[in-house]
Amino acid sequence: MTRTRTPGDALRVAVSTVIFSLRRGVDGERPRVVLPLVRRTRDPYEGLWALPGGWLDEDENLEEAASRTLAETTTLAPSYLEQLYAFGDVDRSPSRVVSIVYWALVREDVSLGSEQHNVAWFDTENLPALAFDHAHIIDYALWRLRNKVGYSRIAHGLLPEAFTLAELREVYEAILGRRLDPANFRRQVENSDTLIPTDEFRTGSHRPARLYHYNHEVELADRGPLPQRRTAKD
Amino acid sequence: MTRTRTPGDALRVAVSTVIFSLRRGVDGERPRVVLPLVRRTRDPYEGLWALPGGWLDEDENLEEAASRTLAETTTLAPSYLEQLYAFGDVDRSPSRVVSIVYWALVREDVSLGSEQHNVAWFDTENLPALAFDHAHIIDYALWRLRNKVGYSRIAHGLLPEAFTLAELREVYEAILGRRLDPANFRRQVENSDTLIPTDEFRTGSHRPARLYHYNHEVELADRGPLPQRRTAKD
DNA sequence: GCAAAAGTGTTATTATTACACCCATGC
DNA sequence: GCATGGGTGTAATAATAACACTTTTGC
Repeated sequence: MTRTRTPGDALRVAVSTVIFSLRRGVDGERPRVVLPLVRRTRDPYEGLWALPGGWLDEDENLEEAASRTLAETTTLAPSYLEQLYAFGDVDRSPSRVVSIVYWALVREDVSLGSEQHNVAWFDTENLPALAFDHAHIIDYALWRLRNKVGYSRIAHGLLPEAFTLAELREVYEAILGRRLDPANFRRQVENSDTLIPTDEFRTGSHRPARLYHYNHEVELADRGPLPQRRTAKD
Repeated sequence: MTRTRTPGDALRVAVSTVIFSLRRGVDGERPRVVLPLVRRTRDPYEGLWALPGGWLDEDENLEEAASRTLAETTTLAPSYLEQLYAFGDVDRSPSRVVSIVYWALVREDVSLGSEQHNVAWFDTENLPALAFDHAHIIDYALWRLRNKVGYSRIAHGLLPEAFTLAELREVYEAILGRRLDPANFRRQVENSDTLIPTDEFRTGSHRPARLYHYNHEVELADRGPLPQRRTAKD
């Protein structure tokens, strides 16, 4: 009930987004989960890295604010966007800030097109020093991602339109941090009704691998009664 | 970017809580999932029922605000409390309000002690007309509850300290809305390491049923890297 | 004894896992 | 040919589900 600051500064609402994408090494290297961070140029935690985000606009929905954030840092539309959590501890920032955090997936094929000022992509297993409680937030987002990959088709959201089963498996392996049996993996996804085989093959290495499309009639994840908004290519 | 209202009124943060409990009929009736609602006595939606809640205090964490809300309506400490979602659509209220919504479980044995003014308990399958988007919020909370009951021991949070396997099964049945095989249910929970058998029996009807305690060393639900705060009897 | 819930046993079905093996290509 | 990843087959194991059956009480 104590009001010591001026009303306008008392409590502010920010929206941030943990944006996951994939970075493949040059040759046959395994893909890695990466995310973009923004270097802070202002007072609290200046110089440290932080999640992309901004203040919530008065005439803007939460998800719109997250999309805006995402477009400003990656110039992309996400293949998946979901609210992660609202962080609002009194001591998480010098001033009182409630942060509504979203997490998103963007497909790997185009994710490297945006190299803006003070924005860089980091391997999730090798993050720099982070501002505020953002290290904790990213931990939680990674936990959600790993969890969700086990019971939904979320991993498809990181791949381009056409992909091989090995590429899809490598996404699962990068997220889960362990190797999966190729034979069993194949059968699981083939029986899951989420893949549409094409007549094309990825050639170049050894035996050509069949390319698949994602079945867009199946949602990437069940969100229950929450409204499902449009995302890219879905 | 338009700022048409005064700063203090531009955007407010509220915290509401969907509080689930159990109500048993007089005789052998099956238990039902119930929740408390508050009748609105002020301008928007006056007279309609709404979720218990209030404005977020400047020096109060989100979860503390939810606990306060909960204590004010039920005079109880919850056995489980988790953030549900942040609702913040521009048009969800006449003025711009971002609501951080929690959901909670309170044990059935004591939940009916509080009959305050303008507060009443409703069967989740027979709700009255609700203010704002609260009907939608309750839908989502019920979906979460049903979901979580499938992969965690959350249902124990609705029962008193000692209970029979049939009582626990009835909780699952009330939440899931379908009957479960008593034999298979018994084996599942017995193998889950969450129950401690006692030497007491519930007598009165037919063959006496053994009473069990919840094993407090096992968390009701895995919340990942989110900080676990203390709840009642846990 | 009889009804009804407590509690045990058995079997069929399905999903998961491990791993042997064949296939098709680049070199 | 041969190395390598693509792709198929198979068997052991574990989880789920359906249901018959025995036990113990109140009446």
